[in-house]
Amino acid sequence: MQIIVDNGCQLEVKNTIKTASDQVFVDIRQAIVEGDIAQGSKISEAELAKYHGVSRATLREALNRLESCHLVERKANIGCRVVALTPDKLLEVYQVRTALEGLACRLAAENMTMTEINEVKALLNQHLSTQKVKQGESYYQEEGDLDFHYRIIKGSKNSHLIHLLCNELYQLIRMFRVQMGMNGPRVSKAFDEHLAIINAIESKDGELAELLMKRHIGASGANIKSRFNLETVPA
Amino acid sequence: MQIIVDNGCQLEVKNTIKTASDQVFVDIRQAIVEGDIAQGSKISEAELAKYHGVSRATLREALNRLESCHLVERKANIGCRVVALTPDKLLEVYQVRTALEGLACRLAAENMTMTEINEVKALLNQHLSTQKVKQGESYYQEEGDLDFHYRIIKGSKNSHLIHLLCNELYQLIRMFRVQMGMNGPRVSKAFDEHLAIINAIESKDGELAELLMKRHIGASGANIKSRFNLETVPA
DNA sequence: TTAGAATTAATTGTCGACAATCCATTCAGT
DNA sequence: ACTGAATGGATTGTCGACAATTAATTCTAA
Repeated sequence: MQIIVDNGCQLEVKNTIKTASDQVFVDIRQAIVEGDIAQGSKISEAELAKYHGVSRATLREALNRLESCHLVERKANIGCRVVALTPDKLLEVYQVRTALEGLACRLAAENMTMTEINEVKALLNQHLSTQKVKQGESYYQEEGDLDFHYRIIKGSKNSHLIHLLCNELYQLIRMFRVQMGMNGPRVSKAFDEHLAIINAIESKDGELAELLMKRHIGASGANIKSRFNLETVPA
Repeated sequence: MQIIVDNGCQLEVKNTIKTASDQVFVDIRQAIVEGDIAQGSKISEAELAKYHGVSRATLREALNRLESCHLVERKANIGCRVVALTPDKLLEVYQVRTALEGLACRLAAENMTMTEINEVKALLNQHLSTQKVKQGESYYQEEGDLDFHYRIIKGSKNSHLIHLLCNELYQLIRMFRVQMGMNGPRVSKAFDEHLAIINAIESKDGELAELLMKRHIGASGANIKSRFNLETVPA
């Protein structure tokens, strides 16, 4: 476990799927993140259970976990709705993310081993070459960016923080990025920012690393937000 | 809803308890926080369900929520254990808490209304008088401290942050405080720190407010940690 | 006696049915 | 026609039983 895998759809700390509700959870999560289940839509337990070929008890188990990732919201006796991505919510989530990943980055500067640092550097070089080959193709950058952030987060060695970011917040962030159609205009800038961050970490300069990461995420959030306004304002 | 209530045992954003699993969740949570169920002990679903007079399905629902608060840890086909409070875990949680409440405090400086600020001030004055009356009695300070922090957090107006801190992290922090037997040596200092924080907020000085809150929490964490070492080191 | 395989006991995961609650429609009264 | 109560339909919450997995015990073989 604790292996970073690129399964083509979501990059995550691999929790071996052992139970049926695990599978249903992952499936529905992907459907929500990728927009196959519309934002704000109500989830019918009976319907979804039937669709996934499991009992309602199993499906409810999955819904509970989805609620833990903040992808759905439940109300007693009323039901379960997919979260709705509003500009306000984007701001809220990015404020939290900035604080947490900033912390993670500072801790990473203290706790990452030279081996791990070199791996991230190699990863960045790999991104650079891949990016040159497939210009405009946003997919690899999308995955690559997540991969970079994952490694920094894990480098913090704070298991509570890792769990919070990787298991409880990142799918929501992915949902924003995927459904806003985040692709490549920022790729080159993001690459340089990644480089500056890992250099600060290598220098054990936690303060600088934290600052750079916060700016990096802030820029990324502003980038998404601009699209938000582009699509919602024109009335 | 969204009413701060002092029910004598736990101060929380009151989620009206409507379902049976709600009640069981709250009951078990209290039992864990207060140490009636030992740290690290295994939870038998059948046994607990019988004890609380509900079905296993209902109890499992409650366990899921406890997992969301990081009070228990589940493994597929193996079971559910109460979280164990180690010095490492304390450090991890307080690092996260510091970052998040620091953010909350900065946002509170931007978003709290004058009415809310005055309410907090009144609260502090009330704490001061209460403290004088019942010196050494830590209970009110314990609750009062939580109340203060709750109001600052809510003052951030960031609902995601509020949920994260109040519903997913605070019971774990309470568990540390209660089971470490945190009582009064720090009360007077804490009061002064609270005062400085609300003053910074009133001045709309978010940067200062964040700094002061981070120090305040850091001092509180160090305080708990010293007890930890006192009780764990002697071998 | 000990290591390992096979069997048994206990615990968790899953299922289908029933009870309780909520939502929409209908109906009555003003 | 409009407000509000009442009724019916649909959805969620809860239950007890069964299936699958894990942990413990027994048994066998070296």
